[in-house]
Amino acid sequence: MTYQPISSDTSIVPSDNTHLRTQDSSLLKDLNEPQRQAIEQTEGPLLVLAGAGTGKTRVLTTRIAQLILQKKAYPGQILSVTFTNKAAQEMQHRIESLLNIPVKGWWLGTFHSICVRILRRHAEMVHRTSDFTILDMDDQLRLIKQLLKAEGIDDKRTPPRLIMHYISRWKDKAWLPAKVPASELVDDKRIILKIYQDYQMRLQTLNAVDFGDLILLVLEIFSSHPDILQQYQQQFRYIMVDEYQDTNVAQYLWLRLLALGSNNICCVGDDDQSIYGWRGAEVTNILRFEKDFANAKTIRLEENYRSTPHILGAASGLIAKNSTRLGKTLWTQQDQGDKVIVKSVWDGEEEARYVGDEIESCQRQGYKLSQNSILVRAAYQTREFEDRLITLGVPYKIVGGARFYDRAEIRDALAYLRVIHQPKDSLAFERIVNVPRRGLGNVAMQTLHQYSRFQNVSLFESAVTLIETDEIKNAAKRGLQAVLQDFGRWQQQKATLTPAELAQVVLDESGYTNMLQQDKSIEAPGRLENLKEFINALKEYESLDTFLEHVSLVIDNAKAAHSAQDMVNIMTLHSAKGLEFDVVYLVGWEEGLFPNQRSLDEGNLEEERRLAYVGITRARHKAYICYAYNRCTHGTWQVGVPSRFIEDLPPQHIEVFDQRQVGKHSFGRRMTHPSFTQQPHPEKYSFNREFNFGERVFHIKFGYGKIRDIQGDKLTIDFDVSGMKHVMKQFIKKGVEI
DNA sequence: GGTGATGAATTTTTT
DNA sequence: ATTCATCACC
Repeated sequence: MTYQPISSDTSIVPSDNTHLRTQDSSLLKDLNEPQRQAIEQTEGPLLVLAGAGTGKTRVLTTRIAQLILQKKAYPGQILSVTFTNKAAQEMQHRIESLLNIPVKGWWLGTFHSICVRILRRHAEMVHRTSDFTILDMDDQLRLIKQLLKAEGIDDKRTPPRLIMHYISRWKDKAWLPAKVPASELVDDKRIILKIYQDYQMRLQTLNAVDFGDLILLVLEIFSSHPDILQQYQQQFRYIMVDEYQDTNVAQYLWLRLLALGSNNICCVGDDDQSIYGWRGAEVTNILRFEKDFANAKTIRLEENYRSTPHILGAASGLIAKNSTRLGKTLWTQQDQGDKVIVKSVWDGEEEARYVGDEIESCQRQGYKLSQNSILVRAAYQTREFEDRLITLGVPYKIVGGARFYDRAEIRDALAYLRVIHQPKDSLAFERIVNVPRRGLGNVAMQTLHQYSRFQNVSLFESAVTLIETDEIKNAAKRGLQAVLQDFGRWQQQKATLTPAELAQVVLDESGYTNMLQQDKSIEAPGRLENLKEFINALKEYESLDTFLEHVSLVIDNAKAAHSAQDMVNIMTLHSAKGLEFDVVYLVGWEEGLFPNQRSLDEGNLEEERRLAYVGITRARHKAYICYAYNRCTHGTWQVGVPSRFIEDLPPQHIEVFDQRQVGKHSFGRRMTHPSFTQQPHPEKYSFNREFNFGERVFHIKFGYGKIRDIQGDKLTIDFDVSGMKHVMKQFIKKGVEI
């Protein structure tokens, strides 16, 4: 078989490449020995176990640059996959500055963007056309709700979110409906599978795919068309994977298939930083790399360039408590630095005050605000810190969080553009067909849905057909007719207008702008502002197609960081992965919060501990760990027990400031504050969180009953009046009160 | 078909 | 506490 490049857009290295660099030696300058080995070991399977802050990205990018300079491969023959767009962009920039050539058209991107590229070429093999739509979670949920309705299934018993979750997890495992094992199908899972089947069929009709499909359908093509697989295997002489510990089964299978060609696969990752198991990532992929790939080599990057020895020591001691790990010993040449500060506080409010004070103190010591980061376990924890920083007048930003493109008005605008681009996109059509109001109510929508299901056509096509009949009446008919006409006109204009102009026309002519102008709620002006910004963002794009693809796959929240002001960062531990800060505040280290209740219930503490490890290793100079004795969550006060992770920290690397000399922990070696004279107010806090089998309890709606079963937070209660019910623990009170 | 009241849930998040 | 969804009512 002759080598056939699949890619027409492959960049070629100029034959005289002396001008684009830099000697080999300068590329490898300043690398430590394991780093150099990882770069020079180009042939065969290689696992690079890269601890936090050990120069992982540098190794990856230098390795790619080296392959090209040594003419081992053309850029088009190197496949480099990452998880996030941010990581992909970072790699692109660094390679560009290493080689001084643009990396446009290279096979460097996220799993999903690379799969889209492949899938668009072979879409017909999986019954799509190349302009298929990529659904996001909003669309998925909408679709699932429709299917439940069509099947007449109660969405209380099988909530759409739960179904979506299972579908995603099954896809992570590369299980299309036919492959879901029988052992999986207990309880309501049969119903979920039925919906999954409907869902897949519906996606085909809609010419759509979801995120999981991007990987799965490519896998499907590879396994049903060996010739195509072979082309890609031959093309990709070198494969590089970032954050390998985050791959799911489907991605693993995908990589395996491609790597069967050259066998040159280099996976970089850190088993200790695997924190995405809850969305399908399999740590086992990295744990068994050496078994999966024959003659695999493993190189450990253990010299840390980020943190002080005390911070590293605290982190290492903590992670050592995990049993399933490959094992690494991080070390650094840096000076000792400060010990990790472990600080107890009375409650969440004091915690926020303490952190605020320390931030100001660090600022006085010369640390930039942007070098301070508050890391929370759950997003809702950010509020107390925001309040405090506002009071102090300290600028801050929430990293991650709600994204621009998730806002309702932006999604509406997008939905209009999606329908213009792809009328079969029924989910987009459904979203905006009655926004602004056009007189279409439940009845009219039901009629459309029924016809669409029955005829297996899109909602748009159904609308076009039914408008000629008397199925839809009066106001609904007039409204629908008008909007169909509008869409016909906009589709014409798509050819002549830029995406930004088109969007402006659509928003104005559809009445959307007008609707917001009439809206006198406080949010309306902000929404109009957002739409302006949306139009502005659109100006960067030449065609609607490329824009829509970017929206679904590439656009990240980086946009929100437009203000260049020096600001404190607040974010979840998850979104902190891959980042580093001089000073890190790890807050809310209490049992039930961190580790959170769910992990405790499921006994999944190792991943939670890895999250703690990720948190500590973000810090360059200073790390603070806080826990509160009292915490108010969801409106109820609970007594806080210090996180078990605090006990995992080696005493020689921490300094404890605890108002209570809790003997069990070796706390209280040094006191900065006098002990609290305050005592908890028992009547103020709910101590009755624990229930026993057979106990008499009270529910605000169902009244009195007896506990028949207890499963974690879920209780089964036989109520006097309404019989057996499953109820969450927090809605239950001891039977004697009220 | 639109509006206000009532009830239930409530991690982590990228693509 | 707060948000989101549903349901009764206009």
